[in-house]
Amino acid sequence: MDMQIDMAQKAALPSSARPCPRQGCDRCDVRTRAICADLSDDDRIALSRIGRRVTLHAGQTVMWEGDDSTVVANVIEGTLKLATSTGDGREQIVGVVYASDFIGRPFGVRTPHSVTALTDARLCLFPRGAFDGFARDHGALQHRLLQRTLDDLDRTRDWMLLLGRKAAREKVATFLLDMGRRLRPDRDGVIDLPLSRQQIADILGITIETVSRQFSELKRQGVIALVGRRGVRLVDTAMLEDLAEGI
Amino acid sequence: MDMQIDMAQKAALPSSARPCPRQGCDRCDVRTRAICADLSDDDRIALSRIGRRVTLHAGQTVMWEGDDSTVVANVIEGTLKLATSTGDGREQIVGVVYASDFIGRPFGVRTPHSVTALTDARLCLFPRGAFDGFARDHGALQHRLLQRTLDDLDRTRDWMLLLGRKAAREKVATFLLDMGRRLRPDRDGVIDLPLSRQQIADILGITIETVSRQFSELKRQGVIALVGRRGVRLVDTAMLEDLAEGI
DNA sequence: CGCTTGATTGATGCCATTCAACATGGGTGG
DNA sequence: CCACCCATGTTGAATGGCATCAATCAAGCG
Repeated sequence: MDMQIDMAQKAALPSSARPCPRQGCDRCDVRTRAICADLSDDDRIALSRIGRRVTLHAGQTVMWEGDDSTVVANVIEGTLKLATSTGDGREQIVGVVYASDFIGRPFGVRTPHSVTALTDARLCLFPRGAFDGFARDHGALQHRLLQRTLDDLDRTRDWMLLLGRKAAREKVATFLLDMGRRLRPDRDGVIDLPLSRQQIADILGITIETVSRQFSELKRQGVIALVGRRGVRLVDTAMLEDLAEGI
Repeated sequence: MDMQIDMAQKAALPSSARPCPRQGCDRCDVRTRAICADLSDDDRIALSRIGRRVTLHAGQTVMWEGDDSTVVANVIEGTLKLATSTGDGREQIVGVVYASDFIGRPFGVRTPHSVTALTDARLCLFPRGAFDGFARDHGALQHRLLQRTLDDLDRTRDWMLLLGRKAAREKVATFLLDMGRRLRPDRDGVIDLPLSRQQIADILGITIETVSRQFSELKRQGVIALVGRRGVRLVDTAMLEDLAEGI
């Protein structure tokens, strides 16, 4: 139930941090999808002056649940998890973010959940106060942020149905289909999961053993194939869809 | 598992709908807390021209999951639930909204979840297209909406921890404390729950029988007292806090 | 190689669900 | 007003799914 807490280290504004170079945004991989997409060139340059690039290693935690909200960021590359925990160490992953997603809590004093890198990652990091001020003055940015937050809320509420009402088999099937949609398989049709069994368990609200058993059972039925520790091939997606709905 | 579907009727833009009277906002109970709070008097009048008042009876459904998003609204009075369901009829309540809250999906084509009145309710209803247009032109409104959506997202994610990781006892204790904070007790300290056992079960992701058993057990321990069907008195909140954390 | 970490598999027990019977109480009509 | 009814809530007993505890297996690595 405990999550590699030993591995997690405070991302102490690492030495890899450097001011976002002025025309850096021109080459930014996510500039057309991130919340800064609708800004004019001048405004984007102004925003980039506030931020700086930060590199994270897998396992590093950028923000801690309950801490003061001091920074927000765009994810340029990599995958991160958002999580909350009970006092006695049970963890629930409340979101997984990918390139072009936005993290942190703007317009608020407290960080509501921890943010931890699942893979190595690169962020475009902003001090919250400066970002808030900029956002207030730029409707386009605020509108993008609103759109994204509304989408996040919809997805999060959908996930509540899974957590509250679905059985382990349905949870795992739903998860696999979700990953299949999000991650492109290689030429053999194998998806490389960015998550350990423990992390999958923490997303689905079950234990690591149950995840493993469900995987094995699905493999035995020929619905999926397991390739190494993190590889999965979805052999019978139609069957998987049925299982996800509890049929 | 089925939710009074017989009772639910389409709120067919009922005859009680009437244009929001021009200076109606001046007397509106929620004008200082709803998203229109920061608008100038002129802007608020302009917004009120778009909207109209609607009265709902308990059990009526205003929006259906998956339908086109055609309207949004402020809640003026009453309590409503947001819910999603699986194909086979299992329901999960994903949010409960109160006076001054905002409902519906602005800036999107699909309504992600159904909205149903738990008590009689009054809404200030806007056609989505007109509302979206107004919001785009009024940063203050959009900012308020963003703030509210961010808060909703925080609360929703917190609730995921309960759904995914808490045991039935902890869920019920957490729920009771939450209601205690939100609803003012009468002079005897009794809270009148706006929810049936089935609805409580649908919020917590458990069955109606489990809710009932947990209530009875808490009553037997002297932590709460039950008054009629919907009355609860929180006798020992400290104990309840411990139980909510799994101690 | 041993050691560590992550994943799988097995055995057991418990808690929540399920199925079922029963209680309560609010509302209605005779 | 009371008897009746139906929806809602409570309680009981049995089942089973998932968690827990624990052992084994499989990789990666110094």
